[in-house]
Amino acid sequence: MSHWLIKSEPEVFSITDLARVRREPWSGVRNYQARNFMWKVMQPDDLALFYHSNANPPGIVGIARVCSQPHPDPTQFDPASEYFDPKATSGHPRWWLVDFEYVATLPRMLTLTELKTDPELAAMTVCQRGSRLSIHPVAAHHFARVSQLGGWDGATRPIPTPPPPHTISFP
DNA sequence: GCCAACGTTGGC
DNA sequence: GCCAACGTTGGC
Repeated sequence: MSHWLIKSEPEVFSITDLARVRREPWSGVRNYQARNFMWKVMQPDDLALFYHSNANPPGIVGIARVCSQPHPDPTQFDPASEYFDPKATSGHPRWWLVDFEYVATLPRMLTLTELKTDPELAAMTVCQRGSRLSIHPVAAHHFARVSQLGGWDGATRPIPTPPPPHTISFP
């Protein structure tokens, strides 16, 4: 299994939005490197760190999971979309995406400042100066450390809390 | 195929 | 809002 980091501007689509909709086609990516990761490298069940960019503060806020095979980004065919691409055809799509599903919100968000401060995490791509790639691989040991520092126990589905036994008290 | 101009990303 | 870094475009 591979690990990834995916960026999103929270004012556009946040971890809270993903938690609500549960599953989201990662549309609008218009960078070939990022596209290639979704198109040819990602596998279902791969886990991703969800990063809030252009945020205050920026940082890693949650965990998502790849939950589909690659498929064409529908926004490329939609003239009304800001992501419309006149050079794309249904016979030859240019932009591919995968769907991500919500896994967890980190109990403790890790700000970019904290990532850069941590001696191990400072080597992450997202910490490097000028790093702009919105989807990129993450080393397994970085993923593990982020999970640990963020307080995520690694459970890939929330444990349902059973309702308390209903007791009727008689006065 | 080079590279200058331009556009975008994203931290600060 | 500024600006550094990077990606894309298009003239030649």
